Amino acid sequence: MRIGELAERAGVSARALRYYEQQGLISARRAANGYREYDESDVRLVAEIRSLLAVGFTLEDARPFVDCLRAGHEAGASCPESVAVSLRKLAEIDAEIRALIRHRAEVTAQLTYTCPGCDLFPAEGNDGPRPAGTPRRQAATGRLAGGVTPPPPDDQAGS
Amino acid sequence: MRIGELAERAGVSARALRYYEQQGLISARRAANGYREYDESDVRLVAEIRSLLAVGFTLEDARPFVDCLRAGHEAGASCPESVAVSLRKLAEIDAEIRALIRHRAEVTAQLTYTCPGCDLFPAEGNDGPRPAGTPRRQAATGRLAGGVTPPPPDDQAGS
DNA sequence: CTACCCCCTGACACCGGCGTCAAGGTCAAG
DNA sequence: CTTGACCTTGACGCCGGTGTCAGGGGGTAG
Repeated sequence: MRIGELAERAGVSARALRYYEQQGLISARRAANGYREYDESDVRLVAEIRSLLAVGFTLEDARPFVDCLRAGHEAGASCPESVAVSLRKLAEIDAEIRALIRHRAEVTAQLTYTCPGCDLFPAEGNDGPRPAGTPRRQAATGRLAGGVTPPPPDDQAGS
Repeated sequence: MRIGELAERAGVSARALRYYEQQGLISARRAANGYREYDESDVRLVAEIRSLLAVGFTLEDARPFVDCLRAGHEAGASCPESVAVSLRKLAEIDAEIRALIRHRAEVTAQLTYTCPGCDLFPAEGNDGPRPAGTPRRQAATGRLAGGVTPPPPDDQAGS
């Protein structure tokens, strides 16, 4: 198939596909007229790239996953290089979450003085009604909301 | 004082100060030779900007805070525009945290298959020993780590 | 032959907060 | 007078993943 079809089937732009090729993530044989020609397996490769980008990986991070798939493995994440990248990304994500939690704490602390009663539960009362069907969770007493295995706060931001 | 001194006292570069001025956040009167001249209050303004940048605000976000200070208020966050921005940023931070938690969940789910036993507790075993004095929290059974008023997961990321 | 759709390469634009270099003026100390 | 630290404006670079435009070729349907 040509680039337009692959783009449509993978849900990306042709521009993105050319960029991935330029970055060495995918490759294409060329027809006599210079057009790129792809096969079914490329759909899978692009899907892998997109799903990784969706969770915050860069194209560079995605490289070992793609290589893994091209090496014949059924899952891009099954190679040791992929695992190493995943672990690194996990640490990065955790660090980011911790930083954001610190930021949040600083903002809420500020708001405690300037707008008492504003930050009882997250994101509310400042931009109209909820989008749609957001059931407004319990919020309980306003503290200790358990998460789905979130990283530990470990906050130490002294201001 | 001139730009070099303000830069040193505020802990920023002269380039940054010129940029803030270009963005209309701070202003300086000019000496006869064209040099920028600042006074003590500017140290405070720049400090406010820096502390806001440090929690993820953009310069645009910082504008009402600076205006508030320049209007004579003792705290940059005490004006209604500042409060509005803080609430918006809080919502943005919450959204980012939720997104990151979803990303984290996807990565750990992946690792569950490709590296069983790797993600029992966050950020460990992939880059040497802990930095220093990080006591490695309990981790308990591996779930439900309470946070310091973190936003609700509300995750709905179906893959 | 003309339309028209698809493809090609190359390259600038974007976003934010600066770093950094260029080319030159100012002023006090030696 | 010279040196050298400090200042000025202007402008490009960076990072990542594209969007988009420019300018031109390929192939098929009418």
